[in-house]
Amino acid sequence: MSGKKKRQVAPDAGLSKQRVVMEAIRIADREGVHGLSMRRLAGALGAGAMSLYYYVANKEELLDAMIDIVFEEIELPPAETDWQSAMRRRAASTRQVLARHPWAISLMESRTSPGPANLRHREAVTACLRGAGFSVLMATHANWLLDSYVYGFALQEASLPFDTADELANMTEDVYLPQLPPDEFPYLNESAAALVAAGYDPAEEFIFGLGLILGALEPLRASA
Amino acid sequence: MSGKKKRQVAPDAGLSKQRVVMEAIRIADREGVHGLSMRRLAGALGAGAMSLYYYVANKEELLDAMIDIVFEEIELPPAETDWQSAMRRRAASTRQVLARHPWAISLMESRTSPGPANLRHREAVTACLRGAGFSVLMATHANWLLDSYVYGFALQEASLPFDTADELANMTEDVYLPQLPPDEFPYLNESAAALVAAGYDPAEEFIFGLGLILGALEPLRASA
DNA sequence: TCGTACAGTGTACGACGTACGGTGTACGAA
DNA sequence: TTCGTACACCGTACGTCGTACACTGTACGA
Repeated sequence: MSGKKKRQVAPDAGLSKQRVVMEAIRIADREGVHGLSMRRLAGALGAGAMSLYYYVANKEELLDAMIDIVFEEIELPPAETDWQSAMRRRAASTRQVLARHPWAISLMESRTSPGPANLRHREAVTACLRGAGFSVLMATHANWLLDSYVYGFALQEASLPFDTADELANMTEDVYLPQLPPDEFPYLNESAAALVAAGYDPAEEFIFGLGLILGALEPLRASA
Repeated sequence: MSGKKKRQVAPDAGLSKQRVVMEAIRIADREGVHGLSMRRLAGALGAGAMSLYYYVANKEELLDAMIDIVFEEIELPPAETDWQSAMRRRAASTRQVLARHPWAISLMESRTSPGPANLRHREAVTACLRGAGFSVLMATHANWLLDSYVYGFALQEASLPFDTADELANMTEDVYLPQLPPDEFPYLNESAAALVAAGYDPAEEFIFGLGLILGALEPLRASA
């Protein structure tokens, strides 16, 4: 199946699976998965819609390929540091990448079989944990726990309607609070007020939960 | 706007927003959001497609309404127990409900404004945490952390291609392992083997991570 | 010169969301 | 009894979607 002979062509002329998937990601980043249609994608590549089907079997396969490219962007846990720093690095990278491609999160639910980049990532993380002294069972637990946190955080962050602290303050005062009668929602009012007063940084919030989880995992490894 | 006079009708004749949304959920549960179209929904209700637009402005609003019904199904943290038990109860309920309606998770990403049931849930959780002695700031942290974990877990669980332990064993042996050359993925092979040997229960996995998080949060409250 | 594989296309079909302009029925007022 | 109005609902039509199918031109090995 592999080892196709390629005719020599100008390096960026013509289509390729790579180019198709990349452009698809660019469109999805700009307008969401909803804005990604085969015709639009083909148009952006200067091709006819049906040409795409030479490179992908169908749209599902295109989406799978897009997801896997996203996973390729995620930094693997570096080998030269302690396990906590390594986990911090890869978790932060995951959050960043998923924030850049929010559509990827909602796609994950429906795509059941992990792509190669996904597998490589899992392998590297598991290796790091096992190397740090976690048992097979405990490494599995840690994997689930950490991934749940990172994906869940990304999911929540993606559904936030604002990107900056200013926008947050505006949104909270103009849209959010009017929906929250203080007698019915005293605690949400309290915390909304505190958020507006103190400012709010998702990155900090992320670090907090991550640190707490890592700290709680630490005593569960059998330090060699 | 409110206070419409309803003509008296046989109680289950004719449509209603309630009936429309409920049937939509039933279809989505059975066949995923992908299988939910206005025409199919109308057909299932014995109505014409355009009739639905009397009750919902458009499909987006329908999806919003569906999500909020899902949130209504989630148990609020009970008031009469300690905060950890309360959080366990509502987290377990959330996981169950999201497992019952997997489509809801992928919808959450794109729906930016929380519905009333969602708000009531947040209020109750925040009240519980504040009552347990967490500061405003710490309650916010705990909220993000717990929700991230629960949603992320549900997201991962939804993308598992199996429902029972037997299916897991079969899937792992027949589909998963053949994709994993042992020299390239030694650790994933190791953990896959361990999983098949020991059996695997998502509910247990969920409890583990949740317990770890709750335990780590415990010392962060100012016990009154 | 020719057969074959590659790379890409045009047309067409059924399904989708929904704008628009209906229709019948029940009710309050006259 | 009549009639205007609001309600609940629907048929048709438009543009867009994914993609099956049959097609074309080009480059290469023989």
